[in-house]
Amino acid sequence: MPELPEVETTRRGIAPLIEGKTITNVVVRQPRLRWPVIPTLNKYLTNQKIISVTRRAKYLIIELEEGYLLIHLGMSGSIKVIPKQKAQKHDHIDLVLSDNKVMRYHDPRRFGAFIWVDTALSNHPLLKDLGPEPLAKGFNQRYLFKSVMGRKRSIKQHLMDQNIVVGVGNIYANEALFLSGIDPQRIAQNISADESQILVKQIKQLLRKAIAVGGTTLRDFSNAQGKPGYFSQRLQVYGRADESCHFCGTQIKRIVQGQRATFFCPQCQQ
DNA sequence: ACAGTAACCTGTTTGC
DNA sequence: TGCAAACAGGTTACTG
Repeated sequence: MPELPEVETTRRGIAPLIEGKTITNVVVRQPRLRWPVIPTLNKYLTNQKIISVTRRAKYLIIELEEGYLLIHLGMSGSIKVIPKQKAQKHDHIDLVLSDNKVMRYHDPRRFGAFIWVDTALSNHPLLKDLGPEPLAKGFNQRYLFKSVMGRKRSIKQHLMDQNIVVGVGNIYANEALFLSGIDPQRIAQNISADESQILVKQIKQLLRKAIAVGGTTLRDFSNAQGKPGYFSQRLQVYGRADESCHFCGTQIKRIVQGQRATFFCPQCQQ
């Protein structure tokens, strides 16, 4: 569930609570995430001060005096900063801080990542091929229109490709295509210059609005204070198979593209 | 280079 | 009611 707005919500929640604090201990209860958490993590992090918390794509970047911690929430990850207390099920990693609070990483499905980086971040294999941030100037009509040229996969799969543009996952890809009036099954290379303009505009607007209300909560996403996001109340098509389109009343259709559920209005999206 | 698919893992929902 | 199957957010790695 964590797409860009959820990761940004998490970043904004934890940054003021951990920036400037020193890590006094690291507890790894379950190292088996997307990639194994290195056994020496405690040694590398302890006594280091947290300089900043930033975001690139869906990755959180915790900048330390020396090195970085690269965190991905995967499908089910969340982070809270809380007073020291007994760990619950799936609370895999704790960063114990100098104010005696704990930054706690929770991830039932363990598709997330907790990675130590001691080299230049921009060269990191997980970051180096990522496309532009959707809210940055570099993601514009010209860029998107160029990116679809010659591409034969569907426009929805194209938008979810993190090498094209980052942060757009299944939910927001579905929603952006609805708001743009574009059928998700359209071949990418057949998207016109005008449609590229509309898509860029809708993606930016959608993500801004979702961030403003704290992201989408589907099952158990919650921010640093444990509060849910409120964007799920505004979804137009995602998860609404067989319900009627909010705009024209036609039944929302559910299909599968690339093993992901796609929802769209066959009337509004052409 | 590109496109499609399987895999990683667990919890919840759906269907028989 | 019980149990099995289907399904869920993301990304990499492999295949053709």
